[in-house]
Order: sequence, then structure tokens, then C-alpha cells
Amino acid sequence: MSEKVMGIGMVRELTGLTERQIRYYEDRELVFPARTSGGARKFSFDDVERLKDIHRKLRDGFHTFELRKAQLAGSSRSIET
Amino acid sequence: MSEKVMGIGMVRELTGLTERQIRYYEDRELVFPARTSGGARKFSFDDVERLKDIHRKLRDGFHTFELRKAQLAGSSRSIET
DNA sequence: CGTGTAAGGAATTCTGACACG
DNA sequence: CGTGTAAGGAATTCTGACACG
Repeated sequence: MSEKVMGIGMVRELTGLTERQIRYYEDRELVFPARTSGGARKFSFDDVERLKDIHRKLRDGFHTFELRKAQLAGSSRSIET
Repeated sequence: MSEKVMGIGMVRELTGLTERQIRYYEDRELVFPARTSGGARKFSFDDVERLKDIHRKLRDGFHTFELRKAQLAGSSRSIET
């Protein structure tokens, strides 16, 4: 499930997030989509789960920088790549 | 693996086939991609395997109509949806 | 029959910015 | 901080057709 194969449009459908939110989470270094030669983002199913998890945590009051820290620390287990 | 999530460009990379071939196999009713609202084809990982299998069989001398028949008959096992 | 290609159009995605708060 | 939006451009994908054999 770690193959980066789907475009942002499909991720939008699968996560219910907006492209803006998805791109922002990438900007905050919380997800790392691959890129096509043309520059288009490509996500994996794992990324989709991760994105949902990120959004859930932000909803619960966390901030992106905290999630990034937790990610580095290897804590707050959920869906790993 | 049956979720139709990737565009034809990714399928091209994963299968090594040309878009022309992929579209032709769909035209011959050997694969059934989903469509986005905009009309773009969406394939699953299963479709990718199926496409590779189709191409292998054509290379071995089979014709698309024969593959379609085999498909209906449920014979020539390989990758099922 | 299975596949290549040039043609024109429509849909997708991209970046940087202004906005609110 | 996290997200919305309008702006212009670039890359992607689509269909129907002519071609070869």
C-alpha cells in the first residue's frame, strides 16, 4: 500500500479533504507524495490513511508542528509507511 | 487491490504498455476502468495485472476476441477481480 | 487485427498570492 | 495557524480518424 500511484483528485475523494488541505499538510512535511515528471503529486493508500489521521488530530486540537515532532519521535502510532 | 484509483499515465508506467494499447484493450472489453466526472479512466492494481496478462497472451498468439471468450468462460485463470 | 500518430479540446493539477483571524 | 479563493500556466487525458497490413 505504499506505492505512490494516485493523483490529488482521487485523494480528495478518498479522504474528504480539500486539495488545499492536502497540499498544506505536505508543505508542513507531514506527508511526502512522489511527483510525476510534470510535477503532479502522487500518493499511496498509506498516504491516504495518514492524511485522514492528520486531519483527525488537527480537529482534536493538535498543531501541524506538533504532529511533525510526534512523527520524528516515532510516537503517536497509527498508520506507518 | 480492486479500487480504481490510478490514471492511465501511472498504468502506462506500471505495465510498460502504451496508452493506445490500454485503451484498445478496454475497447475490446478486456478491462473495465472506472471514469472520473471529467471522463478520465481510473484503474486498479488488479487491472494493472490483468493488462500485463492480456499483453502476454497477445504476444503468445491469442486474439482479443479469444481472450474475451476465455474471460466469459471463466477459464484461463490468472488474476481475477 | 493491433498499434502508431497528429489534432483539437476539455479536465486536472501546479504555484504564488491575498485574505481572515 | 489552517484554509478559502481567483489567476494563469503547464501537463494530462480524451475522442475520432487516417495509416499499415
